[in-house]
Amino acid sequence: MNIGEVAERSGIPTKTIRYYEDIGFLHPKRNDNGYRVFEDNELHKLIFIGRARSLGFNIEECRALLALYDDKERGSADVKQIAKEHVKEIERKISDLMAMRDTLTHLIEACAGDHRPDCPIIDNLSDAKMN
Amino acid sequence: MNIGEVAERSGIPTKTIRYYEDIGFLHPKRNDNGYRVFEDNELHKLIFIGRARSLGFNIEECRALLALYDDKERGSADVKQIAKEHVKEIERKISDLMAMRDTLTHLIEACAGDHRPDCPIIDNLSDAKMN
DNA sequence: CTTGACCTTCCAGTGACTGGAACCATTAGG
DNA sequence: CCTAATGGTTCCAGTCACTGGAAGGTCAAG
Repeated sequence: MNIGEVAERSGIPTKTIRYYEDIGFLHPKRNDNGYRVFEDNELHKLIFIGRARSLGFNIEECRALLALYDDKERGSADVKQIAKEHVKEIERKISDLMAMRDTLTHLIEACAGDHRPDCPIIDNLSDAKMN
Repeated sequence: MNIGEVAERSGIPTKTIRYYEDIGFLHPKRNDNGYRVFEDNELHKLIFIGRARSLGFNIEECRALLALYDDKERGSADVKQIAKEHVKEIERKISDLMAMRDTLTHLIEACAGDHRPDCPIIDNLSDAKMN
């Protein structure tokens, strides 16, 4: 397979695939004209990375998962550990965002939203203290 | 005030303050030795930006809010509009993150997490389909 | 006079791509 | 055989919002 076909089948843009090669996720062979040639195995890896990224794993986490994916000897505990850490992080982000949303929602409710200049949102941002 | 004092009082690092000057949020005067000199007014702006950033407004949104903050003629509706858009975006992020968390949590529950290599997490990432 | 804290500018790196330029290879059509 | 379209290659630069570091100027204290 050429890079275009792999891109289509994996749903990952060619640019990104080349980037993944750069950072050592893949090592496709080259043929005589210098084109990358992908095996099924590499396609599967790309799909794997794509899924992991869409679950919010960052590149280094993906690298770790890929290593575990390649390692037939590893126990599932290793993978579970990474996933658990990741869930914790996601939950931190969720609660941060919910706090932001709540603060803003209160401010929006308090704001007349008309032609008058008085605005609790601006006032709150101006004050050094929260609500 | 010199930049160090402003940094301390606003809680924004000097590096970041210089960056904010670069992108046109502030225009502190300079004195004879070339040091930046900040007025109270500039300190307030920095605090304003800091609060807005901590509520997740990005730089361009901050720029818009700053303009509204400076504009004594504007109606509160303009500000409210920006805030509302922002809440929508926050809510999108929250639901994305919750979906990630749920998927991962299911996978973690299904994973033995022991010395055996069988791992539903890896298996799921390997399959091209979700759940 | 020297030390140390504080200030200056400029350049480079972060993460994870993405866009563009300039160029080569392959194939189909006229 | 020439041309155009398509798809591949590399390399450089830009994104966002900073952050780190180097190299140097300034100022107050001892």
